[in-house]
Amino acid sequence: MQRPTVNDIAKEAGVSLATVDRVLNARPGVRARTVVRVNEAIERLGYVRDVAAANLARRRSYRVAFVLPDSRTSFMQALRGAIESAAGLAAFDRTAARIVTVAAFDPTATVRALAGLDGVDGVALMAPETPQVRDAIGRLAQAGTPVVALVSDQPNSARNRFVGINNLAAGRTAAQLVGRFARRPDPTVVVVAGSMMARDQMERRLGFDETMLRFFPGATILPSIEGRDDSDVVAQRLAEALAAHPRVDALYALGAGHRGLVHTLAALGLAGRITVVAHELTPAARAALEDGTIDAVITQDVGHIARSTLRVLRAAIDGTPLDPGQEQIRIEILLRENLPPAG
Amino acid sequence: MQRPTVNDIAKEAGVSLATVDRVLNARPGVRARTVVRVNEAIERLGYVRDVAAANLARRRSYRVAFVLPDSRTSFMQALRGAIESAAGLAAFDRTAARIVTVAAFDPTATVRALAGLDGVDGVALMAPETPQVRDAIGRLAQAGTPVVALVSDQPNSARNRFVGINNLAAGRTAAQLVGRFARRPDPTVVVVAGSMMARDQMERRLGFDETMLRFFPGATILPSIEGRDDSDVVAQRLAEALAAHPRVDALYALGAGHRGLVHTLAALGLAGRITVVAHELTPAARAALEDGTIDAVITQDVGHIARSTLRVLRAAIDGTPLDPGQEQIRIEILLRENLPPAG
DNA sequence: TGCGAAATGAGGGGCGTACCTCAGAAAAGC
DNA sequence: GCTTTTCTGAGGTACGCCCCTCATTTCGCA
Repeated sequence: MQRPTVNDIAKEAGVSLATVDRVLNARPGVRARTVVRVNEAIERLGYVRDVAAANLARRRSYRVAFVLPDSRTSFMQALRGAIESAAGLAAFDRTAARIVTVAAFDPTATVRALAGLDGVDGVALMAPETPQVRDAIGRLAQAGTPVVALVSDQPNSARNRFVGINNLAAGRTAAQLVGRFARRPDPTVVVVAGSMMARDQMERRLGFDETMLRFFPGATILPSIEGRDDSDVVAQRLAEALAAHPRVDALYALGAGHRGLVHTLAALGLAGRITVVAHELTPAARAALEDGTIDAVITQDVGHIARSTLRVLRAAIDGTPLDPGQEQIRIEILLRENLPPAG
Repeated sequence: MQRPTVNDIAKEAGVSLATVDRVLNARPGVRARTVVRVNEAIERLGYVRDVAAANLARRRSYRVAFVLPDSRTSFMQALRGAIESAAGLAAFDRTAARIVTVAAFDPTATVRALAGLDGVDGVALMAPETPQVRDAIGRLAQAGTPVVALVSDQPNSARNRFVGINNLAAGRTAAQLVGRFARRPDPTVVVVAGSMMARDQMERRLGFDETMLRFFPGATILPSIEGRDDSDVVAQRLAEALAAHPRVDALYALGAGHRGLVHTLAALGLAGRITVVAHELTPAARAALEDGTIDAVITQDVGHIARSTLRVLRAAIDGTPLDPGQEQIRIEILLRENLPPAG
């Protein structure tokens, strides 16, 4: 009992192959009555189109472009690496991915990059949300090119989908961890902000404040530090803040610059004595988690993001269904104990 | 600039199509020198075999069997559901999965089921570890049928791979959460054991004890409760234990029976007053997490397990490479704040 | 040097689908 | 009734690869 093919449908429906083909591919020139008969036959036989064969015949290939900021944080490096690796394996499925790098925080450059994409069937974009970018996404969508927003969402745009975590929820999770892990019931907390993707960090901050206020109303949250996602800046400003407030119990790092943070804590002899929750599993964060400087890391799996993006784009390109559970990017909480193996 | 095909390789290497084919499919009858030339051409052109076309021509389909215990815990139901759903989507990739149910804890029945599989290209097995089962796996492997162990490992067997989490690490993670979330520094802890898969629960217990001893040496761990993975049993024995030890601070549930646990805590007015860490995101656990009865859930994504198993088996069947990162099942920590959307 | 064996070339048929053309049949309009 | 339009059938070619057969060439070795 092999799976049925177009030929079986033709026989079952009592029509010719050509007609079945017309119905399957929604080509004109078939009476409504006949369409129904064919569809009934398809139903009866449980026919599922062989996508592989179809794509072969269509000689379709998927050309996908990733438009990413030229930021050099560990997270971005990891993301780029994950995309390259996922693209390497996707080559087996006739998918070719290209990475286009754009000056961070430069909407004009981003728009130019988006407009300059030629011969591309789908686009993944990580960029701050601005009106110009939103319009550029609209133009791509208009032209039938699906667009997914990566890591930082582009709401109110014509993007097909967002691949990334809910940063509001991530911030809430961080708050719960900070509040519960802190040694004192009414902790004093320092927030180290970054800047990179304005939107996601803002959302994390919002969620953090909300949950702190609700569950740990006795906590004191000091004015946040602008670390600019730069380890040196983080190191210096954090040192200043800790000098000014000797009784800090916890640290929440919602941006990049883990190396600077770790460095300052070690220098002040505070490693392991202050509760630290940070975002993204960078090499520095992993090491700090292992030696106890950082207590918990909240992260999104860049490998998952890369693979999910490719799947989502492919599905959008040829209208295949998706498994929603598979595309849900998790807000992962990592302690020293559940750290996945390196590499 | 299309991607190169076998014809391009033939031209580039200065050999015929037949020879390229022999090399690609490792068929005999090609001089070593020629093999090298062909491989160089492949390298030079960056050829990647079109797996879809290859499988089409081979008219290969993947018939996979899942051998599962007939246990009716929520976790098993979720796992079955995930497998069915993954199998539904895998139909597009000419993969047909079948679920074979076997009496739990019956090695003979398991062995019989494994031996009775006909016309199957790969097997996924979830069963307690026994010598008979190990031998049955060996026979399958001997016959060239890849086997993966699901959820509970079968070490020292000829299984191709284990798809599931490191339960030792999961137990350690639970200990860290219990120790840190408990309201008292030297908490009294009750462990609710199950029984289902002897091996994984034992490992969790080991990891839990190890980490409690190391990081929270002041903690008191009471004799564990044998819940038999049954809500009614859990409910009753837990009530007895809590009556006997009124000063319990934390609960670690490493098996099934969440409904019973929640019920007893509610009945005693202890919901939200005792720190509770449990395994697996069942509907009861989700609800308890949301209303604060359970503080943290440690879980493994059944959808991921199902999909990963199918990918691993397919890769084993036709020798395709795998993305190791993609097949790493995470030890997920879920709080109320980072609960993935239901469904 | 010649011989058998090994290596290679040439070609065909097929997998399940897409897409094209052209002739003929059925339906619609007058 | 007729013509005109709309449907339908038949058949071919192609996609990239697998697998088979049957010559023909090249090689290793006595």
